[in-house]
Amino acid sequence: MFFKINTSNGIPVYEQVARQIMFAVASGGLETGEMVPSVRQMAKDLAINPNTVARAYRQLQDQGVVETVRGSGLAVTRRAATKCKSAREKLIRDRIKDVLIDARRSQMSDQEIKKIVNEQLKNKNNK
Amino acid sequence: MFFKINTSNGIPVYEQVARQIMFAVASGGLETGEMVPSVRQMAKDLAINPNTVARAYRQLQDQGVVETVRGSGLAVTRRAATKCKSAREKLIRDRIKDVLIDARRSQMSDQEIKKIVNEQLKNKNNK
Amino acid sequence: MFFKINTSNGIPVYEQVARQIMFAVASGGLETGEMVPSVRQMAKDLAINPNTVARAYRQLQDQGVVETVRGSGLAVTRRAATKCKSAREKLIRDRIKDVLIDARRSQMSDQEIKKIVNEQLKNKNNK
Amino acid sequence: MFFKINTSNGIPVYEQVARQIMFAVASGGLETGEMVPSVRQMAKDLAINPNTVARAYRQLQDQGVVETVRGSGLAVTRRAATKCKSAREKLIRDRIKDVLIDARRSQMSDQEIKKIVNEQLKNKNNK
DNA sequence: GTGGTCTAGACCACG
DNA sequence: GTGGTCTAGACCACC
Repeated sequence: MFFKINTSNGIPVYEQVARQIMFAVASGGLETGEMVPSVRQMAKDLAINPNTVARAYRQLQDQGVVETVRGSGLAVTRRAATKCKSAREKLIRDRIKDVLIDARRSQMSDQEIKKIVNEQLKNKNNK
Repeated sequence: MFFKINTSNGIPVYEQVARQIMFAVASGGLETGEMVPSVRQMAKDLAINPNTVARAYRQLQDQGVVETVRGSGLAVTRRAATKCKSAREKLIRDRIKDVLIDARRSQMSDQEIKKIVNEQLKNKNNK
Repeated sequence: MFFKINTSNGIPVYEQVARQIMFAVASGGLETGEMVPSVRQMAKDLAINPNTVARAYRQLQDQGVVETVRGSGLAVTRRAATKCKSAREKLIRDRIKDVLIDARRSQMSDQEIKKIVNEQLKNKNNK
Repeated sequence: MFFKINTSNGIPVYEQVARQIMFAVASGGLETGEMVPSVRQMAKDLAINPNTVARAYRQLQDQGVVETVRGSGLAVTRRAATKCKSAREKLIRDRIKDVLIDARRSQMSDQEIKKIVNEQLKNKNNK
């Protein structure tokens, strides 16, 4: 798994960690029953504080994406894949919706909007 | 002018005030030379803290959207309309870019993305 | 409000704080729109770390019991009372259910069980 | 003996093992002098770590429920039956007490409490 | 003043 | 080794 943390985009680090786990589950990179990297390992890899990772994991646990296996770590739950896929799509869909609402509100035409979208889609370099 | 403040959507109140002023300028609701409502009046209308309004106005002043008119208040500058229009477009364009990057990063295909965009565009009810 | 923390009963402190807030809401001690004590104030009152209080409050926020009012604190939501009442009852009901199941499993008669319950109910001194 | 381990209900695995041995003794499933399954056998049966079984047995030994028989394993002591029965009852009684205290603390009336207890008692299906 | 985030380091129970 | 809890203290944005 390749995780990247951006400490200067306003999104809390723990949220980025949680999302990346969810996205990994959604896209099959992490399967049901598989263990997620340990708190300490993940903290080391990302060069962040273990508590921050723990917070992300706690959130995932609250959402039913992972569950503790006592003494051995956190495992992806059975219902995680479904949850993560829909969560991922909802996240993207809502943001698209919001920006389109604002675009309309500031009197951009649908044509202009589509043009911008297509421009950005062509930009394969968008990481 | 009809302004609405949402105190629980994460966007700072002062930012909401500033944006709504800018959008009003961009779409002709506020014209060059026109005075913006006084800090006190605006604070009263929106039932928010005058400091918050003052902060929004200060930001607009820094960006050259409004300027002080000695003894009477803040007026929309000559170059405001252009500024606001381009600011508005940049804001929209950047947000579209961001969400598309994230969509890609979460393994959505361009096709899926376009589908969502088109769905939302058809949704004329999006306020 | 009178809150008590028991640091040696195994229940996490943050959980105790969260429950006591919920119970206060459920029983009308905290009403819709009212602010809960600030993180720092609560931490001082209970002589615990502010982070621990913050964690309890975050949990309540996740559950929709309170919501942040930017810059001024946390307020009890509209739907909190209903939520808290049912959460409180479910919590008690589930625990009663669990213990009764175990009682039966260890071959106690219903009569014996009722006797114990009545004994404990008469014990008005049970704090 | 039919033991079941639930690794995700918060109760430590070793505690579950110990309790199930005690309940078996209390209800006659294991009689004085009888040998309990070996650590290895039990670990294999329950698919858990031998250390965990060893810990449960150690606890039972500390409580005088089982004792080592040189060269052959652990046997149920003479006083075990009495011990286990009273331990079982105390466990139940304490839990009932605790939940009733909490029920009162959350402002439930005695009437409400009794109603819930009676409901649960009628529920003969509670395993 | 408010909550939110993050770091650092300690201790615990569990396997 | 694992996660969970708690403390302590710092910094931030917001009102």
